[in-house]
Amino acid sequence: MKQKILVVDDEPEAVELVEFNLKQAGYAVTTAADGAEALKKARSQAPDLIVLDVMLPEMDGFEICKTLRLDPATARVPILMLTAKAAEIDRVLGLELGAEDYLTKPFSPRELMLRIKKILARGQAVEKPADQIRFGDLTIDIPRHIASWKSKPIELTATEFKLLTLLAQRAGRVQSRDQLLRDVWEYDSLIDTRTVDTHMRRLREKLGAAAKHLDTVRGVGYRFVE
Amino acid sequence: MKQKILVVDDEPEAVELVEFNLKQAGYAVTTAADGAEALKKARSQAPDLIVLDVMLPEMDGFEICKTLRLDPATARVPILMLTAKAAEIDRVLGLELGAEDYLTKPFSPRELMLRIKKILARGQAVEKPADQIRFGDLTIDIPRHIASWKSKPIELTATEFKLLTLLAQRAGRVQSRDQLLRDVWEYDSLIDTRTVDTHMRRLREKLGAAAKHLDTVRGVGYRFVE
DNA sequence: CATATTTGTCGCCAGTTTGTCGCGGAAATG
DNA sequence: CATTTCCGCGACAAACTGGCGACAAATATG
Repeated sequence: MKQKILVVDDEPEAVELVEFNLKQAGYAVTTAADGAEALKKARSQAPDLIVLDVMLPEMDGFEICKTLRLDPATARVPILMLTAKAAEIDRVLGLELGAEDYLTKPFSPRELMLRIKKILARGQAVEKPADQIRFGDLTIDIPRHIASWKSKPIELTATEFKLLTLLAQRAGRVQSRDQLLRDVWEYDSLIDTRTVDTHMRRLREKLGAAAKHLDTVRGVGYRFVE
Repeated sequence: MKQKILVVDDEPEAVELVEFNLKQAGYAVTTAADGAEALKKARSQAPDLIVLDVMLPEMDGFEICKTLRLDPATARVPILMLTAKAAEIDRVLGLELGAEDYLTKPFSPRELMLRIKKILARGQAVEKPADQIRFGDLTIDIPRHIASWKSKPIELTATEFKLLTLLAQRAGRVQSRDQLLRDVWEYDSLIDTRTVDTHMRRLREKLGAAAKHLDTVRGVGYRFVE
């Protein structure tokens, strides 16, 4: 499977250059020209790496980087920053932004490719040790397949666990029934949308006190809160 | 405990500058002025990182790097290369030399520190898989190919042993049937997933009391617990 | 070559999980 | 306050899942 890379830059020629080289090297490439588009695509496409220019209209690269780090869905995606000034380096690599690496413009395509290869090679080996979501007393451990409330495990079936995980990963954002059917059940709505209700009910029963995190948004869908 | 860094450069002022900054940051520093000394100290001191200048008399940085990689005692130590020419980059980072990162001269001390910190932070995360696994009264000796319960050996076939080992190595994390087929049987699902069930059953029978470690996660796969 | 062991496959069964339906009540709407 | 829409709930049947025994093919062993 090809690894996906999201390239964010507002200059079309720059994007084209990078995109060409990446595709040549066998990566799947998506592009975005501004902050809003970048955030949207980062969430929806789950890229393996983001190449991010600092100089952007409206929302700059620093802002985007910070926002990506806040969202659990994108917090762990490595970011390679393209920056103009050497003076910005320590902000970029430091704790505040936590980019994986950076390059100062102008850079050679060859160098870009090497850095990207290096970062992705790393990702393969290390894997993510922190596939764990915590909200107050509720913990969801994805690789262990265990959800717990105040460190007491909650018995959940496979579907219930998946549903909870998905909602928690997209905490705050409302998920429509159709969306949940697509993402949890994985095939397109051969299933009744009322089914989601039933599963939400069962999930709430089993969660007990933790069910307060599961919010119904009338006429729209469900949402994980707090 | 302080982390040890070996700095290799033949120019005394350069060494001094780097050494000062590193000590300031709390690292233990050793230095070497030529290739022979560098190799000797790399072996005897087991540093956590080597900062290596390319331009050296007699044996150049590339040679040193290659030699370090060949010796199992030093093969895994990350190397940060200091190079003069951007054109050398791909040799440095590529497979031939496999340096962890590089900097082109002249560089700012601040940038050097940041890159070093980044590399060392990474190293913390990796751990080598043990060749003996123990969980309570259950011991698995991988090189000897012996599993035992209360120091009494358990007769296991090759497949059973491999299956047990794999689950134990990934203790806690649920492994899907497909995953187990890929990793234990090693070729992609020419085999029925039900086969895994059967082997789990046989493994459980033979393990007796120790079978309590083998957990079924309905709808997902199997898991080694405790 | 004969025999024993290991390994993959199949079908059955019990228990659990899951999807559907209809009802009733709560929330929005006017 | 009447009406409509939408969600929670209980019940139930269908589908699925994993454990098991049996068997045959493959492999090892004497």
